[in-house]
Amino acid sequence: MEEKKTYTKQHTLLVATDCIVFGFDQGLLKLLVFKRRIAPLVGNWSLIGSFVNKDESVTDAAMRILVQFTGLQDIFLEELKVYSKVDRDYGDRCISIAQYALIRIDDYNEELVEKHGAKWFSFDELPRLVLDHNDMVADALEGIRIKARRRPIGLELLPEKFTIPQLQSLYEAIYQRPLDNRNFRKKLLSFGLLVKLDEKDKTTSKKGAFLYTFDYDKYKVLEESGFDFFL
Amino acid sequence: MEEKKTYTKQHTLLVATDCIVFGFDQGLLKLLVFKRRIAPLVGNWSLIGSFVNKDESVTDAAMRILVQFTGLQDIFLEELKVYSKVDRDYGDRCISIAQYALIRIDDYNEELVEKHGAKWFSFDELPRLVLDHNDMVADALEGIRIKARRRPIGLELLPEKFTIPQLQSLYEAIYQRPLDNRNFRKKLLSFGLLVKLDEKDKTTSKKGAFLYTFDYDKYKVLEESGFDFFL
DNA sequence: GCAAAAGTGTTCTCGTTACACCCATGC
DNA sequence: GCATGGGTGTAACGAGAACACTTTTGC
Repeated sequence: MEEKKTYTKQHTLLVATDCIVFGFDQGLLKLLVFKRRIAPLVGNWSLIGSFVNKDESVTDAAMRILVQFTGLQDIFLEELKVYSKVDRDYGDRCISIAQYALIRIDDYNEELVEKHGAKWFSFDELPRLVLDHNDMVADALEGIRIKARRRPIGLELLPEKFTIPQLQSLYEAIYQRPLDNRNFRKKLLSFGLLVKLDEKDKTTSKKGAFLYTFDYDKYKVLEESGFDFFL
Repeated sequence: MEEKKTYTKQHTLLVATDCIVFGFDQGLLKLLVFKRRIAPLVGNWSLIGSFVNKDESVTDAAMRILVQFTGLQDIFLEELKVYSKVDRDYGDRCISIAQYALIRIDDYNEELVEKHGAKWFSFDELPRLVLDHNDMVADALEGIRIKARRRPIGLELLPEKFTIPQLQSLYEAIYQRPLDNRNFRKKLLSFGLLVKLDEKDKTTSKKGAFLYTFDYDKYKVLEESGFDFFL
């Protein structure tokens, strides 16, 4: 391994990344956590995380563990913030870059998740996590609320084909308040970014709800010109 | 020094923080940069930065160098994002946590600034900076624009007593577009967060403009209950 | 036929925008 | 007295909020 050592007299630190993995299922926002496998605190619930290796960026590290735990590639991932208090980790001085990931629960590889001792919890049943991970979760929820007001990140939590009532229920979960279905639908469709399909999803009602897809290409164009999504 | 070494087999990394230091003067947004003093790239323009030491948080490190360069305590500082591409630093593998700082130019200690070879540049005259620092600046500008829509961070760039035309001119600089003065004033005052003083600032006009202060206590209360500042 | 969720329009309110003139003062 | 920047009000418009009933279909 090449070692340039230009900045010789400087201290190096342990750098970790922890992922707040959001999912959405049955009208509830969920979080993926797992049982920690390294000392100290072995066996306690923890966010999914890893140390950052010499040859990878922080994003690389996060993607690596997300694939490991969920089997999914191309997950939506965004930086939340850095946790660097000197005494935040009982094990050793270590900073952690928290990132949140949004994944489509119906896609994830159940087997992998279970093999790693991971588990989905809904927010109100979330157990006590190790270190400052509960703070990270709280900050992440705040973060996606703010972000959701400007970008259609909610869609990352739904299958490619989704219904409008599904989407509404998701936003109700994110904002923790009921939304008027007529107004929601009106505003949503006014963007002209949803493509109505000829299929219906009949799993939640007898009548069935039409499925839609999101026109990402069209959105990209709007985004460039400073367009803000959503309420 | 205590060394717990719990996470033994892990790699450690160099961790730096770079500060995008904004000021506002003469209707122009400005940036404080300085001539780099360590190899490689000695003598090139660089953001103000430092490595993070073992016994300090990232914020501590930033505050340390801000005091050093400006002599100012209690500077507004907020994390921007982490730059961690493997090859981003020619010197050695090193991640940097970029933070933006907002300071009141009229307060800063000119002597200290000059002693460190630092200099204020306005945006359009900003030179090429080392490494990925120009990217950081661009991201920071985007960041304060978004933030300014929700929080009164602009005030951190003005003296404690300021006039409404000053504030307007600041927001025009941040958003890079002219604002209507009647509408600006109306909305601003509608929050009931400005306290009109009996003094006028006569430096910019013969008539003089009334000075105001911001009611931070009242704002704190509103902020708690989910209040959003500004356009 | 009835329960349960999907889908549909209109009105009202309030905030945003557009717009032009007088005021105070130093020179 | 005039040039310069500070300060003021109103009307038109559009987006957001409030609000209730019909449709479809499985059972």
